[in-house]
Amino acid sequence: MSEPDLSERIATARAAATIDNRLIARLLGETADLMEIDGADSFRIRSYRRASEAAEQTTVDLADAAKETARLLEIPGIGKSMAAHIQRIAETGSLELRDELLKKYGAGILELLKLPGMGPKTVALFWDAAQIATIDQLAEAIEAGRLADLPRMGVKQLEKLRKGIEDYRRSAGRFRIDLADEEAKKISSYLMKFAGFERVTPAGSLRRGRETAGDLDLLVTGPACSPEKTAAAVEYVAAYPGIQSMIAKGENKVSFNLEQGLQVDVRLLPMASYGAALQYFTGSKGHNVTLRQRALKMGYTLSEWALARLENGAPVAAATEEEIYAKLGMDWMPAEMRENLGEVEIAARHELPKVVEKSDICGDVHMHTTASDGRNSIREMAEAAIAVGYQYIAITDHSKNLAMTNGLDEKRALEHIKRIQEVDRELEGRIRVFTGIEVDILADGALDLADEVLAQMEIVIASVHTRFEQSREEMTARVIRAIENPYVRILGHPTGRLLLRREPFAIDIAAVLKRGAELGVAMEHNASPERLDLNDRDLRLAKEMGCTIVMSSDSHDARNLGKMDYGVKQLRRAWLSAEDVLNTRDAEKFLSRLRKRSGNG
DNA sequence: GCCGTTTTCGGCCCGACTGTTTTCAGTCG
Repeated sequence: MSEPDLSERIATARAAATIDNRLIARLLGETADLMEIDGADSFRIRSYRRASEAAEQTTVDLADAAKETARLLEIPGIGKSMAAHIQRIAETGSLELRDELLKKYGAGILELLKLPGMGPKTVALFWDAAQIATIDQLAEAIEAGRLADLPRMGVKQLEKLRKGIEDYRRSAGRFRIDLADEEAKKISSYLMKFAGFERVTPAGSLRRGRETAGDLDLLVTGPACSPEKTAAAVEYVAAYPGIQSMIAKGENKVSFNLEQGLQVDVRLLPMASYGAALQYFTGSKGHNVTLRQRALKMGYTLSEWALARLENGAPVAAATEEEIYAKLGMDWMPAEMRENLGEVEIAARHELPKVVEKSDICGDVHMHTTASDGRNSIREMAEAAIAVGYQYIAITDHSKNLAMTNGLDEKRALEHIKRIQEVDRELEGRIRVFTGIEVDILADGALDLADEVLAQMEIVIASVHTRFEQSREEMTARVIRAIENPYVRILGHPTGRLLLRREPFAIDIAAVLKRGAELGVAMEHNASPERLDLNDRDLRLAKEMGCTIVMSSDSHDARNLGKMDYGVKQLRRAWLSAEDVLNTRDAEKFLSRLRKRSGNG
């Protein structure tokens, strides 16, 4: 191929990959944060925030719509000024107001907002009093005792911030898996535009379905990856538009950092050793060590290039993972199981469990509608569920304690179940729609709706929503009291991780599980694992305790129904089969299993 | 800064919880 041809293709691919709705949403959202710190008019701030949410949720491609102002104005929350801002972002990739404020306060100020208990008012207070603009400066000021005289800064408050910084620093350096996943998809789609690439596969923690990833490994193969012929391919990879800084550019590996600091390693591999490389870079480390020991005992040596004979180095398997595992006398196993938890021995005995697949899940019993804070009607949620192949759903809007979500009081809850029943009748034969509610657990463990109302619901989910500073023991007691209510069928957000996020306050999940509650594994509405309630360790514990595991989505938007990939990966990491998950059963079996509990009182 | 079959001006989801403030401000969902 000729040189101009290549640079032309690179230019086209770059343009397609630059401005997307997420970037626009992020810039508008950050502007709102900065305006809050700056003390701007709260209603003006809210409109930036609304515009940011609109950008996140709309199906319209904003960069494209920016060519016609009228198309932007059709989106609710976007007026004349916001339309102009979006057009500027589409043209220049930045927003003046945000740039100005960042210049005034420094880029580190936004990070301060990520600390628990730090809102815009407190950030502004610290800035005014001590010019604190970064987490490091805050940590230093706390240690030096320079903040103790400030209003509202007592011993407890400062200790909380100190602890928050500690936790934040501990988690830094790893990235949430959905972020890594999203970047992997963007880079893959860029790479697949290159004629000499045939396959791009993410390896490492992303492929194993962990909650976080330290870096991103992408394995690429195709004719352009043949040894000593990779020059053009390497140039193409190095021209990826998201690259913030280049770390290394060799003959078959390109390493770089993305804007958020995530390191990406793209490896170009000949097709002949693709399987060996995939196996090697998927890991985990422990799994690979065990596997190599096994290979040695059998007279082989295993590397990222091939499984080869020890005596003469002749390769016996390299192109696919399946043949490598087969030569080692084992069954192939899903990447999620490769954590060195005995899977090598079990695979050698051909006794691996058949882990659950996403397609086994046939119902979803946690979702919201416009009655509270969802974006779609009951009917729309049901239609969307039919479209993804579900046999049943439950409509579980919020209860009154969550005023901000327009939560239902007793009267509205009862009216709502009538409407759910109507939709259930309308769609008879196509899907079952259960009545339900997600009740809030109050600080003392009581529920915020009366038992007479709960008694009329098919699915009652009890969830902790309100913020609290209760100790681990208090939290655990609170949840246990709630699930002792005979009408509660499912414990929503069982570990409270979505609210607490901080280990010291986490509930004693083992103690809760011991009470035998039916546990819902709730995925957040935006299909993000940030609020994934149970990880593989919790799930193993749940199974040991004999709990019933329910997979649900907590969808607030019909478009998110069926997006359970991260949750299913956790189930697979816990070696759970379809039998271990309740909503792989049909509607009747599902409901009767949950009913048993209330029957026992 | 957005929005409007009651308004082109005057509204804009609101309640629980915590810590420190003797009466409430800030954060969170």
